[in-house]
Amino acid sequence: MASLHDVARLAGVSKSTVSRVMNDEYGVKEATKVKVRRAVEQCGYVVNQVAKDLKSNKTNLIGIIVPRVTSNAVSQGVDGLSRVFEESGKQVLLANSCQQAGKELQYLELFNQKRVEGIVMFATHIDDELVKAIKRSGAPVVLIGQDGSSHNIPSVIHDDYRVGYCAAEQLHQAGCRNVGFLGVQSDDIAVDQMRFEGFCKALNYLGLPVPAFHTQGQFSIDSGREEMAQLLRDNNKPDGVFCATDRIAIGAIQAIAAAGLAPGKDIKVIGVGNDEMASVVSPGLSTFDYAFEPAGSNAAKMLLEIIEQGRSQVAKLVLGFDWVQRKSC
Amino acid sequence: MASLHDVARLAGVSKSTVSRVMNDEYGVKEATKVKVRRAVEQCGYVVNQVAKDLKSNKTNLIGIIVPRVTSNAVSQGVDGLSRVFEESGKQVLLANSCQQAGKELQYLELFNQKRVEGIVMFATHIDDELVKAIKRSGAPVVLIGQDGSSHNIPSVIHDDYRVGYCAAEQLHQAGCRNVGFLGVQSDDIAVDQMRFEGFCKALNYLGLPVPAFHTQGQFSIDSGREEMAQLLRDNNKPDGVFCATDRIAIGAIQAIAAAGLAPGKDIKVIGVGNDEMASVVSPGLSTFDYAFEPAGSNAAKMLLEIIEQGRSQVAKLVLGFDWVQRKSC
DNA sequence: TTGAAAGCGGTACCAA
DNA sequence: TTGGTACCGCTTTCAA
Repeated sequence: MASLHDVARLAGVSKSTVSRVMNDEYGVKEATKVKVRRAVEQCGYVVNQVAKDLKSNKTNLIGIIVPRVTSNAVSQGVDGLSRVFEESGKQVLLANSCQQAGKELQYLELFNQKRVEGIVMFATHIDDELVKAIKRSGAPVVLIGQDGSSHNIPSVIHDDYRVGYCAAEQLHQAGCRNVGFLGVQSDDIAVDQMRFEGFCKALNYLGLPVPAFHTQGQFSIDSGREEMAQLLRDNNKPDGVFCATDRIAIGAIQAIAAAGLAPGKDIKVIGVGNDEMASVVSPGLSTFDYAFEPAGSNAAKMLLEIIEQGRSQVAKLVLGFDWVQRKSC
Repeated sequence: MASLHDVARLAGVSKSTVSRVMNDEYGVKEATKVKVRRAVEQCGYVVNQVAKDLKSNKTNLIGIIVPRVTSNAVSQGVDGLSRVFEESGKQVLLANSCQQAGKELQYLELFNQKRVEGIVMFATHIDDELVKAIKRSGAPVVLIGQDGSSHNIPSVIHDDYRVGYCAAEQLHQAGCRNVGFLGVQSDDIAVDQMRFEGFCKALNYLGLPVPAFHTQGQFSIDSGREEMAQLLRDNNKPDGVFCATDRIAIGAIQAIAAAGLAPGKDIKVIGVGNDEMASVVSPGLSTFDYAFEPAGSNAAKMLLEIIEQGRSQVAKLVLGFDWVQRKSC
């Protein structure tokens, strides 16, 4: 591939002159410009950004780490992120950890070697190792989905505690008196712990008994269906179920219907996220609309501020949600 | 940020020696290694991959261009791509054109400046400008979703013609005699043209009349619903509808139900893709299961082959599909 | 208006 | 076993 040097030789000028022409710098004779441009055309010269990056010590690169792309939260978040970054002329390096723990740490390291200017991480959990790796990172890190602000890591999260609280209120208002929670693995603070805590708090406040159950499944329809079916088999018959995600809730609805009961009548169901599927399932799933795309764009803005100003005004951004009432509750 | 030079000074050795230690090269005294490692630790040295890339003239970078991430085809495809690339030690630069035509061309150029080793592009259409830009690209390009093989661009596509053909057969077999197609904009060869052509071909072969309609909407539930509602209002009452995508089909089902008709009985509906929503909607949507994730992983493998061998054995990979029968047809 | 040369942070060859 | 040096492709003084 042709370099500045090749172009210079072809045009019969020096590298410096070619560089000046390429960068539209002031002070090059028109005739020289023409010669250079012709030479560029002739050998199909494309500027080598790697060399420029090295020289300028600036890459315009942002690293993004995701557990997978096929999830509403992630894909909408990435759309939000990439829009903002590309508006500011940043390019995006994407790393997919495929949910393998430890991979994130490797990518953090790789990104630093590539001299990214900042990193956005969709976190599924936080542990000491991860916190240490983030502290060690030369490039600033912003977290999406889990709260790292107590470790002084800027984070964009959803109001998971309050969503749990509201879910309990909605179930109570719908007449439920015996409710439970279909959660996920307990090291997911945001999706399992916070939502459950808020849920329990509200129940307590409303004078309802503690949750009849708190299962720990996967993030899938199948998992929700199995968990719910198992509960019904165990004759643990609630009149309301709060599910950590919409997918789980849809599985629950299927299991309830399969057991000959009426979801939304015999057993109320509430999810979280407002996945497009929630509007399509029958009965329509009552859920909380989460701002996934804004989570991405806000995280991007925070990161840009940190990169440009050295620090961010906001240490933690908590996004609200909206109650979306349908037939399931 | 510390460089080799800093480490060398701190350890009291030369840059060459530090480089040797960092790369585990043979022939460094143990004591020296220890000194160097301590110095590395002390100043938190992280290798500068930009400099390495420049020197070695190799970036291990792959560019990916998508119209958006929030789509089943894209998000699953990206998951497939990134898995394969990361197994081969490649990193992924992601560019989101946000469906703005022309953006793809810019990214093609940017990627070449960044010296990516190859590019995967999720194409929504193909025109001369795009073909020219791809030809001009120094890095090899593989297309996903549209057939560029007639321009000698390696492509991974789905069997869109045959899916249209099969859809007609299924509708015919279900007893339909007056059918139509809910498509998308006509410059989308794969999703609109090919599927429609196959559809027409089969109708002709089966001795059915030509399609009663061929609308051109968007890739969304809302669009499908509106198109279908309009058709019903126009008293254009078919007994079967083939939809270019599952989302459109779900919209159609909603419109049919809203008109007081029974989707799957009065009017059969078929989609394409096997979106998770298809299993959730009521009645269940009969559709064709498309291999989106394999599209990504196969495109990645093709690109790697081109990068490593200089050329690919396969010029075009056509992925099959499976009929998924549910209640809507 | 143009060119020569140094330097960004590495690697690799040759000499010591 | 180690150090000196040239070079990857570009930018940026400084001098001509």
